[in-house]
Amino acid sequence: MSSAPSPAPRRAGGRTGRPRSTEADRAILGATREALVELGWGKLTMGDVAARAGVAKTTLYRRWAGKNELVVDAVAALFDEHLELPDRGCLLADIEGVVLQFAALLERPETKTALMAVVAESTRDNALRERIRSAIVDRQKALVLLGRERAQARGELPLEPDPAGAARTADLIFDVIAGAVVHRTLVSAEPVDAEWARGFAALLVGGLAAAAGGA
Amino acid sequence: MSSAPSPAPRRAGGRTGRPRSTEADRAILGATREALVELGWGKLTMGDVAARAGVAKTTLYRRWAGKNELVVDAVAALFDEHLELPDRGCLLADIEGVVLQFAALLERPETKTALMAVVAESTRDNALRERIRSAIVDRQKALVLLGRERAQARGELPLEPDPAGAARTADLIFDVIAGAVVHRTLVSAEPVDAEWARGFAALLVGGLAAAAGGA
Amino acid sequence: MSSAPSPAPRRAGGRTGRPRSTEADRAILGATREALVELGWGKLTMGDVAARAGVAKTTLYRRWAGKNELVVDAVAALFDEHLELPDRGCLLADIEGVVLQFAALLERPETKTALMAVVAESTRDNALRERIRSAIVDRQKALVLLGRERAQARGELPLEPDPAGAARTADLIFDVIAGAVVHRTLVSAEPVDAEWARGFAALLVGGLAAAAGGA
Amino acid sequence: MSSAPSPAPRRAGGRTGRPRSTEADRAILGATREALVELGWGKLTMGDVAARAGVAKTTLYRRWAGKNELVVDAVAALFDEHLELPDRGCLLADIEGVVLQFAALLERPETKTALMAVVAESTRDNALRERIRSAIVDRQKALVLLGRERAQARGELPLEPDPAGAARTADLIFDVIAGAVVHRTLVSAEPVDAEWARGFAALLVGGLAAAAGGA
DNA sequence: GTGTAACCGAGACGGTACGTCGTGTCTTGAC
DNA sequence: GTCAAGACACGACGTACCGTCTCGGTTACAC
Repeated sequence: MSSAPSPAPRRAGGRTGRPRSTEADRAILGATREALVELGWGKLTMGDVAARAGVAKTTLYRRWAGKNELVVDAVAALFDEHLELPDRGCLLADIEGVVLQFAALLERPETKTALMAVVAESTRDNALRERIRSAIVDRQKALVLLGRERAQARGELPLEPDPAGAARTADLIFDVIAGAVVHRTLVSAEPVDAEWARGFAALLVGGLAAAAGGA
Repeated sequence: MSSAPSPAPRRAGGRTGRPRSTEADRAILGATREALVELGWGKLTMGDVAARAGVAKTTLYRRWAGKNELVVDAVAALFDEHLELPDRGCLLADIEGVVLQFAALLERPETKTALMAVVAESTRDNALRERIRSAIVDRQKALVLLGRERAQARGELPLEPDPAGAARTADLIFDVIAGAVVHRTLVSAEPVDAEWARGFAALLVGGLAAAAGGA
Repeated sequence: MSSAPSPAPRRAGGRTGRPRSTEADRAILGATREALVELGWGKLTMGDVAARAGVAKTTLYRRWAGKNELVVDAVAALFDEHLELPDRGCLLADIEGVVLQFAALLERPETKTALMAVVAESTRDNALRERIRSAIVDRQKALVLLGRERAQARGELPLEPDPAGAARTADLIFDVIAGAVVHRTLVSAEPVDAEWARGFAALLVGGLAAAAGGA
Repeated sequence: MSSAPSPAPRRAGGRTGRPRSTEADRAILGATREALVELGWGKLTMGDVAARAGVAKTTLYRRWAGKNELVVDAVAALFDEHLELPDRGCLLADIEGVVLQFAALLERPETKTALMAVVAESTRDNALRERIRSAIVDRQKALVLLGRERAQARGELPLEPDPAGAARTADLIFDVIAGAVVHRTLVSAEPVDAEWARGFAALLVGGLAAAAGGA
């Protein structure tokens, strides 16, 4: 499921010439994460990343259009590696698990400083927003969707006949889960520990049950 | 409830010298909001703000340490002016109201582009985080606390005897509400309309009721 | 012979009001010389002079139009105090004396750094040039004229009947003496010691004698 | 005899990277002279020079440490181009020639405003003094030395057996010639015309002859 | 004695230039 | 065609001085 290491437009038609160094790709993304940890989004510079990676600036710009795109790819790799949904047997436990997993990712210094920054930039750059969505957000949402399927298979949640309504509900739940974790971590700047996760999961499952019962 | 127009450290003990121009304060904050709308956080520059305000750059730096601090104060004024909680009669309606109000604020272009950017910066700057908290976040949280008090007065929510537990719950609810609205607006980039607000409020009230009943 | 301590336009017609502090005048000129010694012309600032003098910047600008005028007056005071021509008995010794006296003044750090700087500025500012001429140059030239008179009285130099020719000759001799000392001190950056002064005086007296004899 | 166009420290050992633009060198020095003529030393700014040269400020600072160094090199080029000593047949005429040539250079507006300014700065900056000496002063002094050699070859001046004494004498003559011309031009602010040059040359040759005869 | 007008300190003000840094492009020669 | 190196045009940074302008307060002379 890991994305291609080199994201930018590859050779179009031509086939000749020296091929791109895949070593450089890895070194650049690693250097980017390292720089994010040490400097944070605001102080990270392309020149510094290039120097850390032992690479010329030209090599960066050949692959990524700018700092935003580079950072999105660099943190996306982390979401790739660290997000999965082990089956914990019931909806409550699955939500707790996904919440703790999101939180663990957001607590990492590179993610913490980068994620909201690129989201902020994306409010004025649709291409960037799409890149974030496909590289990061959709991966998170997939977990939520998977969790719902499992809960429906277990009979904990009703099957929704209307596909549009089902999508709306899934979006709502996703925004609630991801939003709560992000807000807790970055805005309130307090830890998402097991206790908080338990309380949050209970609240959400309670709400879902009420909605199901009321319907 | 409007915050003092001049945010930075004022003269300590001395009384001499030409006093700071309050006109400049207003012009600068106004110019900052205008520049946020036109240029967005990323392209906003101190020099441009100064020029718009008809003010020298030094006048900005005399009052604010940098772009982050300036922008926090500029958007904080909006939260000051536009957040209140009209009593709509029941908890569900109050939540819907507060959600729509948060969302209206976040949809404004100046808020949209600025808020997550300063939050991102605040992950590496504790002074900035405190400034955001006191200037923006606490104002939001006050609404949530007020809403709970009203619901308790109406008997919709039980009084919590343990003050620590009450604070934890309030924090949880606040992160859920604010987080969901922020995530919907900025990350998912989809509108918070009446329908979404209704669905979200229903989910949350259901969860709260379940928690109250289960206890 | 000491010039008025306060050089700038005094009250025109009015007579009332608080009189200017003569203490401030002295403090400012002293501070200027001190700053010239410590910082040199290039790094000297009006604000720094004001601070050293324990005076507001306004007080400086009430008296002097700018850095150039202030510095000219500050160093002019030194020329006032330290230039005189003791009668050494013969033209050769008088020239040696005046050379050593000029040199001693130019070796002072405040004079060294300031004099050529204001001369350079004066190439584009006629008012400044006039100020330099009357405050500094004319005082030097007076010594040369006095020396010639004495030499003529002693019979070492012939009386020149044509006043225009006399003025031309005096100007030439003045430029030769002052120029040689200035160039030696500031451009060649080597000391004007007794030996150099003797050699120079001998050269000049030889030239004058040849001119007198040839005529 | 023309100096290298690029004055600042060149790359040490490395050979890679884009080479510095020699076109930029020329454009910058030309723009500097132009700015000196139009604005004078005091109003000349690095930014303005860069703009005139169609070059970024960083390109200036890559080559020169500051305004002083840049201006020295810019005017040094003029001394390079315009100083030579045509053989006029006798010492008197040679001195007249060199005086008029020095004067013509000093009358140029760029030289007039710049030369004393950098000399003034050099009183506090030894590196700058050395730069001035090697780029400007030594070129002038070479003419004086050449003139003496010719005069000695012609038998107008005696050969001096003691090399130290010869050097002292040459320095003295150089300071007298250059100093007199500079003082006449910049301090007295009067023209060095043919008549003045004749009078000065006569005075100096008379002095030299007297010294030679007296010895 | 009481105006009152010019002075004084402090320090904020609109400007201009500074010298540095980051961006994204380009130009080398090597591979 | 890619690579490392590094120069390039551009533009923002945050600072330092400039010379001016308020402030509140203080003299000293004229009434």
